[in-house]
Amino acid sequence: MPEGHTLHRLAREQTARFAGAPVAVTSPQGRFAEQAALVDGRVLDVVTAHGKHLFAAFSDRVVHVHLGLFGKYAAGTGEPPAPRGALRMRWVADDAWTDLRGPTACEVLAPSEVEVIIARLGPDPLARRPDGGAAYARIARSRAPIAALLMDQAVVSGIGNVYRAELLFRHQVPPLLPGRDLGGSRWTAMWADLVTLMRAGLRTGRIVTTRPEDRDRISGRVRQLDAHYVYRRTGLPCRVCRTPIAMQLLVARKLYWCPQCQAG
DNA sequence: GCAAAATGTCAAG
DNA sequence: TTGACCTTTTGCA
Repeated sequence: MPEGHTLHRLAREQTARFAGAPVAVTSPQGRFAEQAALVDGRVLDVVTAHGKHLFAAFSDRVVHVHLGLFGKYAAGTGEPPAPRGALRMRWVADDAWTDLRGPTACEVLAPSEVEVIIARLGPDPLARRPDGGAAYARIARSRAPIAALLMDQAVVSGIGNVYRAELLFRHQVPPLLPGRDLGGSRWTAMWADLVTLMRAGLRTGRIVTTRPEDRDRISGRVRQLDAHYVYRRTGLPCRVCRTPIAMQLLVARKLYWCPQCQAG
């Protein structure tokens, strides 16, 4: 489930489990083997996330990972299981292991190369001091639909298809509205809301965007089906106005919205 | 046993 | 704008 909150959680977990001690880094699949040797056995300093990118610092070499659509980590304590399938990268420490499969990017970089990647990313709502100003500067001068701009990692980093659709619904924004027509006060409210939503996602590991009054509750726990307003709810009645939720492709990604609540 | 789908990005044309 | 790519899981025959 790789939207930004997932990566920040992984950074935190991996730091807690591995930082401060040597890590055996291997590539059972072989595709990362040569580069793995560059950091194998080194002490891990810290793992950080920026948007959907993960950076593991081993002194002056940094393992950069981007999960893409399919990438996944598995982790555990004690002895690692026998490698199976396409296992790109494995870390093993005294009492912890983690396996990476299917990432879009898994490479060893110099710190200067990391700077280049971060420099082309927009502000991250999960940064310690989030600031959406730079994002709005780009939005305000773009004719592109706001739904496309929100997914552009150079505008905001960390938003994926779920947060995109849900944020637009919560602010009753028509997805095809050109960025330049959004307005600064609307953006300010959206950014603040996004920070709140993603911090909750970071805490819980789940994306829950529905307000309590718009969903049913079962013993306090939010049912998966109740967690979203529009994402993957094509044809189902809107939780607010009962109009069927609509879906269309935009820049090759599925975009969900309520034609009534987000009319315009 | 195979096709389709999944919360993403990049480069070619 | 389109297609390529990364891998696993799910659903249908």
